[in-house]
Amino acid sequence: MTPEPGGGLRSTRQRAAVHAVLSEVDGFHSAQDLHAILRERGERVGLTTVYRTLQGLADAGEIDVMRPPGGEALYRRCSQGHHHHLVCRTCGQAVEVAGPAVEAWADRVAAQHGFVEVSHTVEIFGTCPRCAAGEQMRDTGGQ
Amino acid sequence: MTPEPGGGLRSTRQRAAVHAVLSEVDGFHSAQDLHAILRERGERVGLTTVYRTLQGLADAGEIDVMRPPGGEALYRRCSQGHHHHLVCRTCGQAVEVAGPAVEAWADRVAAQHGFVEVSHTVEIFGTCPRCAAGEQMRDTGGQ
DNA sequence: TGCGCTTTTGACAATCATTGTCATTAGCGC
DNA sequence: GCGCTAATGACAATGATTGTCAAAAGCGCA
Repeated sequence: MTPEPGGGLRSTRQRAAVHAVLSEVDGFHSAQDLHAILRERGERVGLTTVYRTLQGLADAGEIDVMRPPGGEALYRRCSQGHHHHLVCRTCGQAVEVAGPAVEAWADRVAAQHGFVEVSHTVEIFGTCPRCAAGEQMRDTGGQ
Repeated sequence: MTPEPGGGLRSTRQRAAVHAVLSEVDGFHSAQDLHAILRERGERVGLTTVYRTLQGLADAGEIDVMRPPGGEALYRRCSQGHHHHLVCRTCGQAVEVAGPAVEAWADRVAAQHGFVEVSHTVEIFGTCPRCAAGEQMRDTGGQ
C-alpha cells in the first residue's frame, strides 16, 4: 500500500519498444500482431508484457482499442481527443473521424431515457478505394 | 456444396426452443446464458446447437449481436429493421433507438473517403434510471 | 405409411486470444 | 553500490467459440 502518485511507472526498454512500434505502424493491429513485429525487429518482449503494456496505454487513453466482429482486439495509437474510426475491413487502414453531431445525438438519446454515465462506441467499416479497386475479380457466376 | 438457401432449413424442437427463449427473455444474453435457461426449462439442447442456432438467426437478421468490451457476445431478439441500442451496463436492459441522422452521417463520412460496402456499429452504454437510483444503497433485490 | 437421403444434433476435442502465476530481473531513489 | 519494489516473461490456466463425426431426426417421395 504505498501508491506512488503519478510517478509509479518505470520506464523500461520493453515499454518504450511497444510505444515506438505503435507510433510507426499504420492502422489497427492486434496484440499478437504487434508482438510479432517486435520480434522481427529483434526486440525481445514477451507477449504477456505486450498485452499488459497495451492495456496500460489503453487505460491511460493513449491508444484506442477496437473489437471488430472477427474476434481479436485491435490497438492503434491515436490522437488524444474523443473520436471514431473509419476502418477498411480488407487492409486495416483507418481514418479518424470526428462527429460532433453523433456525440450530441448519443447524449440526447441517452438523456431522453434517463440514462446516466453515458459512453458510446461508433465504428464504421468499409472497403477503402484501393482495396475496392483490386477486388473486382470476384463475381464468377455469382451467388 | 450446394445447400439450399432459404428453404433448406428444417424445423426442429431445438431450434424452436431457442427461438422461444429469445422471444420471452428481456435484454441481451450470452449464448451460454441462453443455454443455461434452456436447461432450467428442461429443454435438452446442446451448447453447440445453441451457438449454431444463434449464428443462423443472427445471419438471417432475426436477432442482434453485440460484443461488449467485457468479452462474450450477447444476443437479443429485436425488431427487424436497422437500429441501434442503448444498453444499461448494470442490468442489461436495452432500448432500441433509431438514428437516421447517424446513418446518414456514417454514409457521408465513408463516401467522403471513398469507402464502399459500408456498415457501421453504434452502441450506447449507460446506467438506466432504476439502476442509477438503486446504486447508492444496492440493497433491494430488484428481481 | 415406410424408406432413404440429408440435414441437424450433441458430446467432446481443438483452437485461440487473453489472463493469471510466480520466480527472476532490472529501475530508481538513497 | 544496495535494496526495495515494480516489471518482466515463460508457462499454465481460463473460457468462449468452433470443428469433428457418428447417431438421430426431418421431410420428400414412392
